[in-house]
Amino acid sequence: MTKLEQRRKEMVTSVMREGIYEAVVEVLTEHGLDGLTMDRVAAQAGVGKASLYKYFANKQEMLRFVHAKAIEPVTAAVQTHLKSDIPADQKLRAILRTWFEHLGEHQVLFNLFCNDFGVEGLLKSEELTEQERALQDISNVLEEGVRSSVFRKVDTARTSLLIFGAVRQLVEQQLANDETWPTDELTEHVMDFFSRGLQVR
Amino acid sequence: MTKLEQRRKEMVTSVMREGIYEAVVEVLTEHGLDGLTMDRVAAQAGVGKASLYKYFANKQEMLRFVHAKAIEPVTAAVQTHLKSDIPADQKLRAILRTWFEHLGEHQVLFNLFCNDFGVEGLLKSEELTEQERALQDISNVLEEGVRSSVFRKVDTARTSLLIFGAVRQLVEQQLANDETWPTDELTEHVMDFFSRGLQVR
Amino acid sequence: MTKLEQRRKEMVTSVMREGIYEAVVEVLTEHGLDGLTMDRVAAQAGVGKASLYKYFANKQEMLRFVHAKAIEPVTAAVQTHLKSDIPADQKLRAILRTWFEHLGEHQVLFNLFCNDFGVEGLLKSEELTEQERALQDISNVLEEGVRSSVFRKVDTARTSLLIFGAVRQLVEQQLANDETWPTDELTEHVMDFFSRGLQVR
Amino acid sequence: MTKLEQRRKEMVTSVMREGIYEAVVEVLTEHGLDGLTMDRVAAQAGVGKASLYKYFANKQEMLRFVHAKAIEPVTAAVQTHLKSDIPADQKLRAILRTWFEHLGEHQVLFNLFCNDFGVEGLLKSEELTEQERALQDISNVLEEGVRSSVFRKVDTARTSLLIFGAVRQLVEQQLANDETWPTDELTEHVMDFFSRGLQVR
DNA sequence: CATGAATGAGAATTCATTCAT
DNA sequence: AATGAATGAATTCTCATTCAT
Repeated sequence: MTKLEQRRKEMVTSVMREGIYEAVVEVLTEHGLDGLTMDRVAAQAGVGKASLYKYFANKQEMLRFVHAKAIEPVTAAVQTHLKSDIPADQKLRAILRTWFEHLGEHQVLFNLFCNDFGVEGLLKSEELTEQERALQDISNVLEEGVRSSVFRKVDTARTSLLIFGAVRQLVEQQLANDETWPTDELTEHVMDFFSRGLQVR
Repeated sequence: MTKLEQRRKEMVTSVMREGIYEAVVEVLTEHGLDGLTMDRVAAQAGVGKASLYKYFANKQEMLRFVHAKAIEPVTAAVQTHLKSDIPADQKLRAILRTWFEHLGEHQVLFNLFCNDFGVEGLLKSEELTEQERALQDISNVLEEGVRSSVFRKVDTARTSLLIFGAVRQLVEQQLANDETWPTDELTEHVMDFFSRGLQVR
Repeated sequence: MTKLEQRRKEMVTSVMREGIYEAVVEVLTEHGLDGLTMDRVAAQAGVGKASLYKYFANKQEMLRFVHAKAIEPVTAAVQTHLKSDIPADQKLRAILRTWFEHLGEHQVLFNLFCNDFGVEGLLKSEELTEQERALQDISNVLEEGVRSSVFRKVDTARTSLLIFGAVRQLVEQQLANDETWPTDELTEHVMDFFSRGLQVR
Repeated sequence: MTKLEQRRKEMVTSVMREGIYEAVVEVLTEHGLDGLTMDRVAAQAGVGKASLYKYFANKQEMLRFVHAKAIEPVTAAVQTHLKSDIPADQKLRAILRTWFEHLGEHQVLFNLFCNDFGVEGLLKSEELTEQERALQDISNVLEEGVRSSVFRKVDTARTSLLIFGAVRQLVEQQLANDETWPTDELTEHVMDFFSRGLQVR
C-alpha cells in the first residue's frame, strides 16, 4: 500500500514536472529567457504559482531540470554512437547527425544546450557543462581517429572546438531564419568540409 | 549661430555618449549583463541618472549604441582588409587575425558581438546583425577565392557559417577559461585546418 | 452507543491534540516561532496537514491550546502551594521555586508563558493571561502575608509586579545564556533580596 | 556649493528617515511587529514602497534605525546620571526615574527596548543589546554603592537582573492596561521597596 | 475519515523611467 | 540644463487554509 501510494505519488510528480517542463519551453519560446517568470510558467502550465514550488525548490532548480531533460536524449544518443564499433570518422558523422537532428527541433533547447552563457549560474559548477561534455566527446573521437590513422595528426582539443563551433553556428542559423535543412545533407556537408578543408584538389 | 549652437550640441552629445559607452563597458565588465543597471552606469559615468535619458531614449537604445561602437573598429579593420589587393586566402587570414585580436581583448564586447542571444531584442530587426555582416564578409572572400581558384568550389554561404562558428567558439573558449592564446599561432592553426581539413595527407 | 462513540471521539481528539502539542513544542524548539509552520507541525506529528484542522480551528487556536497545556503543570503546582497550610513567606518561596523549576526546563514554553508579546493576538483578550494569573497568585500571597504580619505593609499589586518581573528576568537570562542555575540557590537569593532589600544592616 | 548641497541632502535624508521612523512606530502600534510590512510603512509614511529602500538598505536596517532612535534619549540620559557626582542610591533612583519617564511613553518602543527577544537578528550581534547595556549600568551602580557602603553587599550581577526585571514588568503593566502612573511616585515606591525589602521593620 | 495537492493573498526587494527643482 | 528623488510594476518565494479523492 505504502509502496503503491509512493509509486503513484512519483508518477504524479513526474507528470507534473513534465507539464511544467513543457510550460517552461513554451514560455522560453515565446518570451525568451528574460521573459521566463514563474508567473508565466504557472499560467502556461495551468497551475497556481505556488504549486511550482511544490515540484521545484526554486527557479534555478526548475531550470536545471528543464536543461537536463532537454539534453538527455541527445546525450544518450551520442553516448551510444561513441561506444559503437565503427571507425572514428563514422562516429564523428553519427554524432554530428545526432546533433543536427535533435537540436534543430527546438530553438529554446538549443540555446540551453549551447549558450550556457546566458544561463550562468544555472548549473552546479561541479558538473560538466553540456558544452564541455560535447567538446570532450568530439575530442575523444578525434584522438581515436588520429590513433587509427583515420585522421591526420591534429591538435584534438582545438579542433574539437572548431567542429563544435561550426555545428553550433549552423544550427543557430537555421533557427534564426526559421529554416530547416535536411539533416543528411547538412551532415555530409560539414563532414566534407572538415575532411578536405578548402584546399584545391 | 544656430548652426554653431547645433554643432556644439552635437559635440557635447557625442562626447557624452562616448563617456556613457565607457561607463557601460566598465559596468558590464564588473557586474555582468544582469548587473547593468542605469544607476550603476550613471554613477560610473559620473552623471545624473536622468541625464542618461537625455542622450539615449532608453536602456535598449543605449545598449544598441554600445554594441555598435564596440564593433566599429573590428568592422572597420575588416573592411580595410576586404578592399585590399591581396589573394583571397590572405584576406581570410587577415580577417581571422583581426577578429582574434579584437575579440580577445574584451570578454564583454565579445559577448555583445556574438551572443545576440543574450541581448535578444537589443537590435532593431531591420538592421544587419554584426554577425550577419561578418558572415557576409567571409562569404564574399570565399566567393572571391573560389572565382580565383584559390579555394576549391564550396557552398560559400554555409562554409562561411562553419568558419565563423569555429572562430567564435575559439574566442569564447579563451574567454571562458581566462586564457589568451597568441594571435598569430591561433590564426595559422585555424587557417591550416581550414585549408587541409582532417584528410590524411 | 452514541454516548460511547462520543466518548471514543473525545479520547481520540484528546490524544491527537496532545500529539500535536508535542510536535509544536518540538518545532518551536528547533525552528523558533517564525519557523512554526503548519507543514512542519504536521510532519513532526506524523499526520496530514489537513488533519491539524480537524483538531484545531486554525493556527491560532492550536497555539492557544499549546500555551494552555504548557502552563498547566506550573499553574497546578502553584495552586497546590497556595492552598497549603504554611506561612505566607513559605508560600512565596514555594511558588518561586516552582517557577524556576518548570520554566527553566523549556525555553520555548517560557517564551510562550511570559512573552505574550511575541504571540500578540494569541490569547482571547477575555481570558486571563497566564501572567495575570501568576500576578494574582503572588498578590494573594502578599496580602495574606501582610494580614498575618509576615510581611510589612506593602502595595501588594505593585509588589507582585516587581517580584514577577524579577523572576521572569532571571529565567530569561539563564535561557539567553544557555545556563542553568541551581533552583534552590536562585530561590533563596531572590527571597533574600526581596526580604531585606538593599538596606545596609 | 557641493558642501551646501551635501548638507541639504543630509537634511532631507534625515527628515525622511524621521518620517519613516514615525510611520514605523505608528504601524507597530497599530498592527504589532508581525503586522509591520514595508507596504504599510510606506503607506503610513505617505511614500512609495520603493522609496523606503532609498533610505534604508532593507527592512532590518530600517528596524535597527528605529531601535537606535527610540533608545537614544534614554541611553543618553542614563549615561549622564551615571557620570554625575552623586551617591549610588541617588544614581539608581535617577536611572529608574529616567526609565519610567521615557519608557512609559510608547508601548512599541518599550517593546523594542526590552523584548529584544522578538526582534532577534535585529541587532548586529557584536553590539550590546540595550538590555545588556542597561543591566551593566545598574550593575555598575550597585558595585559603586557596595564599595561606598551605600548598599549592603549583594551579588551585583544577579541583583541588577532583579531590578531590571522588576522595572520592566512595571512599565509593561502600565502599557498593557493603558495606564500611566506618576513617575515620581513610581520611582519612590520602587526605590523604597528595593531598599527595605519585605522585611517587617 | 484522513490527507496531500493546490493556491490566493501577500512578503521583501529591484529597477527603468519620470519629474519637480 | 542637469539631476536626484520618487515610484509603479514586477519578481521570487512563502504559508495558512481548503477540497477532491
